[in-house]
Amino acid sequence: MDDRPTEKPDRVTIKTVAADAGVSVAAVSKVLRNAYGVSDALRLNVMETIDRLGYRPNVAARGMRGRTFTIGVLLVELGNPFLPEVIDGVNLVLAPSNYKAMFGVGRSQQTLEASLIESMIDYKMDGLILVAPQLKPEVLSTYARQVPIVVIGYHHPAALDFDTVNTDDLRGGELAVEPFLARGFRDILMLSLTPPGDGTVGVILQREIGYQKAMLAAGLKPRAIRLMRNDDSRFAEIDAVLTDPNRPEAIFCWSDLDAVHVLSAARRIGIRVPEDISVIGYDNSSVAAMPLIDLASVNQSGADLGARATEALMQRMEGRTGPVHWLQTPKLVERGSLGFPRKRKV
Amino acid sequence: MDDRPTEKPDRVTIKTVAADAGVSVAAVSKVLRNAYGVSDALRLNVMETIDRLGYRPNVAARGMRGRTFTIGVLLVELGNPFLPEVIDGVNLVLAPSNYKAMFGVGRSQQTLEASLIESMIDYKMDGLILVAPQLKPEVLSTYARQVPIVVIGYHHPAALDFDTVNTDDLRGGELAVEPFLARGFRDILMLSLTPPGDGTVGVILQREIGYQKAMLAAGLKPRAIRLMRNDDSRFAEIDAVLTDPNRPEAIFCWSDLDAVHVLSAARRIGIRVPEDISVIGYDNSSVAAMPLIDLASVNQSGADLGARATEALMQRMEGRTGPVHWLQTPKLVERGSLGFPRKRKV
DNA sequence: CATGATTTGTGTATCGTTCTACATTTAACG
DNA sequence: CGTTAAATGTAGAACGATACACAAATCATG
Repeated sequence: MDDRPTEKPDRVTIKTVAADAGVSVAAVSKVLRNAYGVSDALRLNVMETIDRLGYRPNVAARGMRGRTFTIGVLLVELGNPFLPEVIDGVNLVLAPSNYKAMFGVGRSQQTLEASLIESMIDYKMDGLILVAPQLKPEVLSTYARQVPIVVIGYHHPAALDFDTVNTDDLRGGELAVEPFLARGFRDILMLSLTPPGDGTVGVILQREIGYQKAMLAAGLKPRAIRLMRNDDSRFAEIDAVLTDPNRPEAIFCWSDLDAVHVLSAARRIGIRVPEDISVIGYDNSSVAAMPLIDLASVNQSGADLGARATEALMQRMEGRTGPVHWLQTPKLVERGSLGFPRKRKV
Repeated sequence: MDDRPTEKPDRVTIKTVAADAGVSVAAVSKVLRNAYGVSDALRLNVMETIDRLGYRPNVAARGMRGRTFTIGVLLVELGNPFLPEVIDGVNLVLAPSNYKAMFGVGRSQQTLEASLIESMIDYKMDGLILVAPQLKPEVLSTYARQVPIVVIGYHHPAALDFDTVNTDDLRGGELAVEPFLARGFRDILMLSLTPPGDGTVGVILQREIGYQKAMLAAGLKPRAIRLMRNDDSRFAEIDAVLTDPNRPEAIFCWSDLDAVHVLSAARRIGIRVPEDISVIGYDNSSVAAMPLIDLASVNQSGADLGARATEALMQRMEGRTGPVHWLQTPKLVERGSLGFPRKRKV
């Protein structure tokens, strides 16, 4: 008669543990949070019981009053091979702690991005790392007042409410021009991207500025083309650049992602790299290093950025309030896509 | 005198909404869950208030009693370019619903994997999608009894407690052999991988079986080499295969990831593709399609797998209890890495 | 050994929802 | 109208932890 579904697989709660160990719920909670006022004997007793019963605290319940020991990482998209590195960096720093990371993927839409951040806040995550978000600084500040936030790939050194972790993208832009100059190139094009969202804080603009600065310093005229965001049209745009009779002898690409497209298009059209054209990318992602690609690139260590950001976030969660703005110097990695200019005809 | 920190930024809760709308808390909750017993007038009133106040339900609090409207997706690692596709598929199906996805990254360690699954359960996520997990079926079943689970890239058609979504990897293995045979190759090697964790359910073994089946059916002797898991050593192993005087004329790789390494190594050593050796990969990832790589590959649409898995999970969360096992047929994409055998000497 | 200070453990209000049980209002129908 | 059934709204007990306030036990000290 008593065969009702037995729905309750009797989950072990803090109450179970307390009863089993013969102590109060409050005592167990104290041990869990290693709060003040716990004797070694008590701690040992409770720990043993927890292990034996396989107790795991309910994060949702925790989130209602205290911390969840979880941080949220917001990624705008996953196409860029630079991101897995960042994630590795985050996980590496988190590993020895009892914090865990959850990732949200935003698909480059501002509304979705905001809604994911809000979700993470609603989830009572203890802190957030945002990678190259497209939201305005004011909006970020609003969120930052609700939860500790560290941003990667977002230049806003004046920010008070959140930390930023970046490579010096301006310097990176300069760095890309230097080897071209050293090899005698004068006709150097930058293939950039129309900045999505609030472009003023993005990494792309900084790279453009660095490129321009270096060109002007060398007495050359900067020439930048901004690809449209739309993925289909960009291939046609790249083709147009390469088939132009006035085609440059050297191209600096804002990202390896598009640099690879340039190499592909060149191959298709019949332009040789590096004999006919030299290319430098940005990110030094794994594809760039492949012998068949062999693309020179500006190296920003994603793992380092992820690790630094995580450390900064931990500090902030521990109570630091003043902002920290970390800037890391990029380095150029030379590869086979880098040649020499051909003799000028006249 | 009354300048205490004003800690409370008066977050809008369901109580605030209820008070402001002049109804009970229970009424608001009903509207939120669109439960039975709400008049149009009430719904309208409450909705309006929610919008005006910018109320967002606290997920943690929700998790204590009802659903969180969040699903967890567990990824084993992010190196494989096949995964972003899966994620896109998941997000696509989720977009029109009010569910959100959070991702965990497991770094190929069984303990970490289990601990992330437990975290997601502790977080009271409503359902889980696991991509190529390395845990044993029994372990998965245990978890599946606590929360709806759908698994991608995990062959276990007998599973009762969870759903599986796969491409037919056995067929995929056969598919890879066919074009080789059609072109007259007889000396076809499979470059496989030592299966991590419980290999019997993994995709790799299935591909191996398919390869062997096709070879035997053609009256040929299967020859498979299993790379070690360790990332550093595998390059040396690949080199060894290529420099072997007895080197095969055709190689089928378990994944584009390693197929690309083969192409790289070949280039480095001076072996021409496809003149000296032909290669087929698996996954048809974006790198394979790049003109500079031009790698033939077995195509399993990651986006489709992600979408199917999400749909199955939704059904399961709606109450379905019987298992569903979806199998999708892969297709071969021919590309430039596919040549013809050289004349035999002798 | 009385007294105060410190350490250790407990009772219980609280967080923001959901959801069952119930009270009230409205509709339906002969 | 009167009676019953259906629809609509409300009260209040969970959920599982945290953390504040306090009691009890232990330790120092003159």
